Amino acid sequence: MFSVSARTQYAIRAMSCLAKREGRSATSAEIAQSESIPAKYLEGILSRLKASGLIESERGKNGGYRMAKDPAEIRMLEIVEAIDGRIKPVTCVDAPGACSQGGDCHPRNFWIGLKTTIDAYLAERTLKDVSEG
Amino acid sequence: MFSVSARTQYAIRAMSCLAKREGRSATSAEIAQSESIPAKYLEGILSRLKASGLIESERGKNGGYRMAKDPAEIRMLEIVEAIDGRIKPVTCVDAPGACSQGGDCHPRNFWIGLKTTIDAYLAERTLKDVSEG
DNA sequence: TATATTCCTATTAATCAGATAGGAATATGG
DNA sequence: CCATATTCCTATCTGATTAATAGGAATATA
Ligand code: FES
Ligand code: FES
Repeated sequence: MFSVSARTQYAIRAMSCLAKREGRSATSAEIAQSESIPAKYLEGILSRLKASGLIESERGKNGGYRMAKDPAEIRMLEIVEAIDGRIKPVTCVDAPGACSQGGDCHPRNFWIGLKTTIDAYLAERTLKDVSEG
Repeated sequence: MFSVSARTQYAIRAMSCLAKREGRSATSAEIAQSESIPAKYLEGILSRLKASGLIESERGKNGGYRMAKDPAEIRMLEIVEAIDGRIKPVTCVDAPGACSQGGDCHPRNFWIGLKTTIDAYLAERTLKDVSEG
């Protein structure tokens, strides 16, 4: 429970790898090799990171991926949400009044509090913090 | 990601149900019915809660389960760990030096920090807080 | 035009959570 | 001693989700 998907761990490694290049680009294959990530699987991950605006890409010969911003400006929460979407400990976090207790459901408030706590932790640390310390 | 297992949600409902009885006992079947939990599945959950000392049981006719302590003394973390074990965002939380970075691995420290944050949240709230407010 | 790349879609494989099944052990009351 | 109600134990099945693979279309370069 509360475990981090392989996808997200791969994504963080890939982002760290790009961060080291300081703007220079790397191909999907290079990242896959350097970080030991299944190559084709990684493509799907980079695609999500790009969709969220964290990285940019060029295709064709000499193409590749590169950071879209300074690693110090990228919050870990952004990476996590790019890959797995909003954190939802329980499905009813976005559904007030889902159970019999109506709007003021204590268990729901409890889980929302947890989500808020996790979000805060992830938002106050950046890729720079995590990849180099 | 970071989602709470159905088992743990069932466990919390079951504990709340027992908490309402203030020491009086209830059978597995009664709890299952009252909380809409698959009966046979619930048996396995109650068994883990008992193994962790959160509830007690008698078997045979007139048997059943009852709270082993005051709900105000039961931390939510205890319930979660009784069901799903220690929280481990990544497998290496208990394996220092698992990756190439050796003992001082920044990503690992990052995830351990998250674990600590989640643990703290869950430890500072009790069953009483969550079941009645 | 050959080649290297991203990008898109579909499929397969592996893993795990959720649920079910059957019955052994045990306690109670008649 | 027996019928019954319960916990308790172990095995299995199922479905959902994640992880991974496959194939090729689109695009850029030289
Ligand atoms: S709304 Fe989710 S438990 Fe009440
Ligand atoms: S020890 Fe887990 S990532 Fe380094």
